[in-house]
Amino acid sequence: MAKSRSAPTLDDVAKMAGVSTATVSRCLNSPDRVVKATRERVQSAVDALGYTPNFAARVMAAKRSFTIGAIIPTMENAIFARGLQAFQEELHQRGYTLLVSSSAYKPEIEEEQIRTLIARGADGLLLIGHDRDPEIYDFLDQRNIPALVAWSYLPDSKLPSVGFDNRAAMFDLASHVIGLGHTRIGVISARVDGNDRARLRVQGIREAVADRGLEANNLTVIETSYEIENGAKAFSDLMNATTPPTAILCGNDVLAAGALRQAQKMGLDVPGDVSITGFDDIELARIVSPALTTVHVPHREMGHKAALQLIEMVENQTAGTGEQLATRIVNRPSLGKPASG
Amino acid sequence: MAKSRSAPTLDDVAKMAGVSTATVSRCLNSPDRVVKATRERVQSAVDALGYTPNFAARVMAAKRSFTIGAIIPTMENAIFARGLQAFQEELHQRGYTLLVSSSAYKPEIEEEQIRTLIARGADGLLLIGHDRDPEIYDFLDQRNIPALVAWSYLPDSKLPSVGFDNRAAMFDLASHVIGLGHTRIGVISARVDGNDRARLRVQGIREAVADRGLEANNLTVIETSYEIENGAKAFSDLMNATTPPTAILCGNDVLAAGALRQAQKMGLDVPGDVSITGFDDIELARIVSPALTTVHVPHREMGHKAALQLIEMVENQTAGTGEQLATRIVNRPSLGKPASG
DNA sequence: ATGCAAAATGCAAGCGCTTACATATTTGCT
DNA sequence: AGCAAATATGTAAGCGCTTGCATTTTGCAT
Repeated sequence: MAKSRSAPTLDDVAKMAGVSTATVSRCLNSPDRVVKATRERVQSAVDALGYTPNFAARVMAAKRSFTIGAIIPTMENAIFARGLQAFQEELHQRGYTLLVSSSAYKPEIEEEQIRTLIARGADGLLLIGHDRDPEIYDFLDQRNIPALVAWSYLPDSKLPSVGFDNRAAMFDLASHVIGLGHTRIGVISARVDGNDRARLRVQGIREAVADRGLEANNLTVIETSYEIENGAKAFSDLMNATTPPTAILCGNDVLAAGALRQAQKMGLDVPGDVSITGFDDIELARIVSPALTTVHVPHREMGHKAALQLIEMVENQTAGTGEQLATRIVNRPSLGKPASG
Repeated sequence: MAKSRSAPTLDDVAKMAGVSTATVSRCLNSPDRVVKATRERVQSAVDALGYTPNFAARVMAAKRSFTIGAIIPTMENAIFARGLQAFQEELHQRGYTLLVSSSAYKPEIEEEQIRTLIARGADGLLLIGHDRDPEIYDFLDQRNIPALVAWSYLPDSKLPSVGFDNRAAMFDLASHVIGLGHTRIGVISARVDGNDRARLRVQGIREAVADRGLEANNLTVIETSYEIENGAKAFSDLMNATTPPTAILCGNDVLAAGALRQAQKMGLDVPGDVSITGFDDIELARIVSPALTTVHVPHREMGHKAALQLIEMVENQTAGTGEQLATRIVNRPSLGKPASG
């Protein structure tokens, strides 16, 4: 085993460069406040020693951590992974580090994670969606931690948000589907409890149904959790009804992919026998056949803008204005007119 | 804007409970060293104040961070996301937090991230693959930071590893393909530079080709980067050769999905006209049609075991033994016998 | 009651860094 | 050349916690 030399400290650098620790610190943090000759001397000491600042000490002294925390439901879902990747890239660009944790869609875990991230000195927090215990907002407020919500834009929420209008996006898609002549609609949604994105999407569908003058009983909604298999199961339940739907709107692409696979297994033609739509427009939507009609969400743009906005909130103590991003319907072969019979 | 009360400290708790900070600290960290009555008094002060320990201070004083760092090529790839999720779950279970960053497959970024994570006090590091600048190993050694490699098992490497034998796995698959009668093999690999997983997989194919007595010129290898579109492009290059391959082995499922899509676009039947195989066995492999023959990798198990092993290394100062995980070939319709003509 | 070991608690010194504030050096004028 | 203003650097006080050691309290056998 190697001899464990402990890491060089600011003090070591200062001694080697023949200056005070204050000067070394300044060299590192605001180089323009130090004259060139000194700066170079310090720099070579840093290089010679292989010095890396101790982060905890810096956080403690500066009361800033240059860390942003993000709590997402799960990393396994491509949509979060992608948005987070963009978020992280932008953060890194601006000198921040990302601390991620996932809540597995469980409110109590999310709350615990929030506390943990704050204890770790996160300068700001990225949260997904608006549904959560109000006391969390009080806590954030009291600790004065800037937080931003992504994946769901709501104009008058506790926290500013960068995202899109889940309700309107789904309203538009459902209206489009109904406009094609579909009258019996099935919905495979993610669990709506504690998930405003899912809830608003379903709501958008209900509103479109009402808006187009369809009876509410032409709509069947199944809630299930995020997994391909569950999409398949829900699909078969829906299609085994006495009067099966002619179009099935899924809460996301993954559920839609499950539905599609089940349709093939059941020997049903899509969209000949039944149309299927997704939501998110992840790669999957283009790969399955027939490719999925879905709602395109600008995940990377969202991650990117969320980072910029959150940094702005952190650095300038501003409240954050939020930003609504546009989504658009992507038409692909999985959606067609209902069979004339 | 809310009044920004700053967080309560250990001192506040101590005062409220009428004990010393040392006692409060002990209540939190080794409750059995404190008598019950005191412990309860302290606990109620903690609750009343909503006290959360300041992490940076704790790290600094204890020289332990209960943080594990992981540097993965990208979060956008489902295989890393999934393994990492399992890794994180296990870590969380054992009281550790995960610090993730992604290197975008760039060695210099990975190196920077390693330094950053260490500066942040990571108690241990999870790295992907074995290919990296030797000086990084020296650095890790010198700083005495336990590190573990995942996604690639090598018995005699600098760092212990939890993973599978990429070469053998691909050797087996290629042997199986050749055994089916294929004689002209195309390979779509990820970039092998700095990526031992990709390199070893290609090597496994070469060895199988030699082993089965095929001429090396029956093998065409294309290297490209990880994206569906690139898989599609490589596929069309491969098939436009004068004597196109009858089977195409892809370095991962994503490239295979791209190849498959391109096959459809070119009107080629899979596996009738050409067989395609993947690697990883992510969801995608089951969803595309025809479903992909691929190599199943136990990503979650890997993440899980890596966490256990790394924690063991951190807590007991042991060297880590590594563990080889088994992969298996999953036969699905994308692979068939070559056309008899 | 008394004495003693063991258990519980307190004291106080850091951990490595940032940053007011104080001091020293340089610069630009007259 | 001499002085004030501006610039560069040094001094030292924390930041909130852990922990070795000192001290007090407790439990128990005598």
